[in-house]
Amino acid sequence: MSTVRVRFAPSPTGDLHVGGARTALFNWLFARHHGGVFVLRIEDTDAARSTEAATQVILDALEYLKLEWDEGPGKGGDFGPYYQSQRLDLYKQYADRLLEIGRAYHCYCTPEELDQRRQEQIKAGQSTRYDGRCRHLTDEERQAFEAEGRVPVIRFKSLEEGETKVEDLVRGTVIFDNVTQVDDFVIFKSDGMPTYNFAVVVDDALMKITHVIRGDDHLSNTPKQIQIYEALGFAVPKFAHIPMILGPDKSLLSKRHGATSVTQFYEEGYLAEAMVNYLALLGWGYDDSQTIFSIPELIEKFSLERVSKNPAVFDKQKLEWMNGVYIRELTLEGLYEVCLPFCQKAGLLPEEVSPELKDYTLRVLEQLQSRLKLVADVVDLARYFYRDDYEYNMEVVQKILTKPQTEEILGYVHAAVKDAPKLDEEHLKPQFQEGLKKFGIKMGDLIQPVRVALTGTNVSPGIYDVLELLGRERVLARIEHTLEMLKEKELI
RNA sequence: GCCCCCAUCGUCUAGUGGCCUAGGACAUCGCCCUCUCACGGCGAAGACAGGGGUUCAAAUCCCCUUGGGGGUACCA
Repeated sequence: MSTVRVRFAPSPTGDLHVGGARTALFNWLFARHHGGVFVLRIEDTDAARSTEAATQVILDALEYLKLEWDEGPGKGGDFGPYYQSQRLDLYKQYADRLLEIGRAYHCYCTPEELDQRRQEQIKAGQSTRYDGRCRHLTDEERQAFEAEGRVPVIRFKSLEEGETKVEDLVRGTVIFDNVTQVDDFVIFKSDGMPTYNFAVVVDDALMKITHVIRGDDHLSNTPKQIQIYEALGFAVPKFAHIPMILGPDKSLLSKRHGATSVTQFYEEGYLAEAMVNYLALLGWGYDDSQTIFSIPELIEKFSLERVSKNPAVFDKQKLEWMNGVYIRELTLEGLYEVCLPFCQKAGLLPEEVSPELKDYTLRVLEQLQSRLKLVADVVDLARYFYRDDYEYNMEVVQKILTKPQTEEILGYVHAAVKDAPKLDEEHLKPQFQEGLKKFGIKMGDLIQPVRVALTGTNVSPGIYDVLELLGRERVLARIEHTLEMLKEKELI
């Protein structure tokens, strides 16, 4: 059997959408599973909407997800160029061939005329299709149109009878009636650019693509493409149409559902492994017990047979949970690496981190690891470990630090910390327990005020860890500062 | 309008005629752990869209209805 060759062919009209990313992933997994080739092709024939910047964004997004391509931009390959905008002569060549063999013709109908006829067809309850009136134009008629200044398009002469079967690896055989479902569609626009349904065939055929794995939304166009393959004598590839990704309201996932671009997820602090794992589960499943898959496992286990047919709702909560799982699996060093840019950007860490500061950060991260869902969360959770100007959550202050004895309790802890030989649980807990008896309170009544005083919030790692990390000097200063603040605001 | 696809807990799914009083995961709720929040552990609630067939037997096969999605462009 020949080498598997698949491709991902995004059009650079914006960010890489999660749907596109999932398509890229399935192609990539399929290629890697079969030891095949993953081709990246940029479909930039829509000059009005395509930009170079968008191309770069897509390339960056794929790199972030670690879906490396074997052929394509920056990689080269024997079947280039990999930008459609650089392949115009090829499309022209094959369109000419269709013209020569009588499987294509020039059409002079204007968009207005076409639209009007379409409306009439809808009104008559028929399926909308080009009526073929330019199929057999005489030279005189043609010249008359040219004289009018009409610029022709090229239409494909589709089959006039029978049916076109799409053998789909996910959906099985899907049959389309040639007469009503495949009309003489445009393959070359009047502006000299090929249309998608034509260019995609020429490209996939010339690039020797063996399996076309793409979104469900392309299924209806497939019979048109198959007819082009056949008219041109190309081998028809295998198709696999994967289900769409929907928003919570079951409509197609789009920007209005919130973050949908891979770039956004990257910026919010999602790990590539978590994104990939989650995306893989959108429309694919392995068995009844596993949800966490490493990349090698995904490659080993992925198959089109197990791709589901129904659309999947994108569940951000599950993605978040999964990201947390991957964060917890990281080594401390690995966690440090992913957190570093976020901390630097937020001003928690300098550009150059000294060995001592890194060591301290590693200890902080050890405490925060189980508390992170997104890498970006580290900024808020770690702030008070780095800055003395952390903010007090006044609602919490009101609730916790206005109780009777607050001043005495904080004063007691202040003294205990001052005298302790070492700020750890072993040395402090006995002292705190003494305090409990003295004030007639429970551990929580002592620890919570301390926590709020030191962090400004009622949420933090275990108090002894916080005390140890902060160190005597900062702890004493923060307790003093908190007491001053309370008095200033006349809360105690 | 016409055509195509799809249909199991709120969500992602397992299930390919008997193993299903339908399994797992996220989310939800309760309990445990506990100095808070996480993590972790235990448990609860929660689905075969509806109707007809086929069969000894149907979540699984067929048909219809309903619902959702997509296509129908000189967008990709």
